[in-house]
Amino acid sequence: MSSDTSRRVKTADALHSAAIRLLRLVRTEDAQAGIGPAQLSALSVLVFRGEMMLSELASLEQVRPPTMSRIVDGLVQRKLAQRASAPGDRRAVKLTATAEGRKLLLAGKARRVRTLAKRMEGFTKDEMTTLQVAAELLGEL
Amino acid sequence: MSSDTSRRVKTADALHSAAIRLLRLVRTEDAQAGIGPAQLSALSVLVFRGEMMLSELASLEQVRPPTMSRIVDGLVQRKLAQRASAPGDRRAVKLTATAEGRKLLLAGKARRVRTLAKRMEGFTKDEMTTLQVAAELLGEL
DNA sequence: GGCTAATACTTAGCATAGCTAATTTATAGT
DNA sequence: ACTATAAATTAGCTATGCTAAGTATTAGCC
Repeated sequence: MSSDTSRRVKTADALHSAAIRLLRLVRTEDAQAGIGPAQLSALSVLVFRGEMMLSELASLEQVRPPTMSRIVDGLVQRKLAQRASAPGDRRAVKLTATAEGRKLLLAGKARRVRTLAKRMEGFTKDEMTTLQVAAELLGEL
Repeated sequence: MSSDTSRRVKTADALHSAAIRLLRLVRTEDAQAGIGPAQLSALSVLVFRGEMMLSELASLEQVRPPTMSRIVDGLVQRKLAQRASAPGDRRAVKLTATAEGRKLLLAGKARRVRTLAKRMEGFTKDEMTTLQVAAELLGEL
């Protein structure tokens, strides 16, 4: 095994642990949202990627269509998302976030990001630059 | 609002998104573990931090004691962890990962890390250095 | 020593979230 | 038109989250 590979594995391990810790830190804010993690995550995709079919959303969320069907039930009951029949295929369902859904989601995300930003107050400008570049690199994964 | 704060919020946002993407990427490997995410996560804490009381594990995992009690039921049934009465307090329960539990967990984590490392093959040495330093910084959160 | 209060965990019962299998409705291929 | 395929839902199971209530033990106090 090359030393490049060894280094990649070590860094991957450290990033993996860091990602778990980071999300654990901000997850505490989600209790205020009033909906479960699956609904919150699905709504997030609808808000940031826009309207889509149920099967596409299920695929992005790494769950099976029956699971997503029930998650969407919850979102629709709470008026956070809408079901509409897809144009051109009456079997399919087009999902859209409502204005209320967008509002709830953006507020929740802002709470998470603020919590994280507060934790980062001790970092220097150079450290912030490193983190910023790292975040961009990880965006290419 | 100072521009330092604004920068922190932007970077926090980018890191938050990156962490979500990263864990979504590696989560696909967990299906092979044969146990659910809550059991896997609890077992991970037992393996990496060592034996502890149920209430402590519940606190670390950000769930209530009744929830952890049932998660531990599952681990014990599968012989991945053991319950023992705590020395000096017969109300309390001391939890330990079994050898089998350690093995299952380490195999699962290795799969995750390998998957992530493979995705990082395109990065240059400099980029790897940035990521490595960033992971260390995030460890201080 | 013996009440009382607090603590650690479990049990009971509910909602949410994951799955597979089977059903319903609509589209596509020949 | 007939058959096969596809999209979503329904049914029913397990797992995972909660609160409220119960059980057993320990701690505090006089």
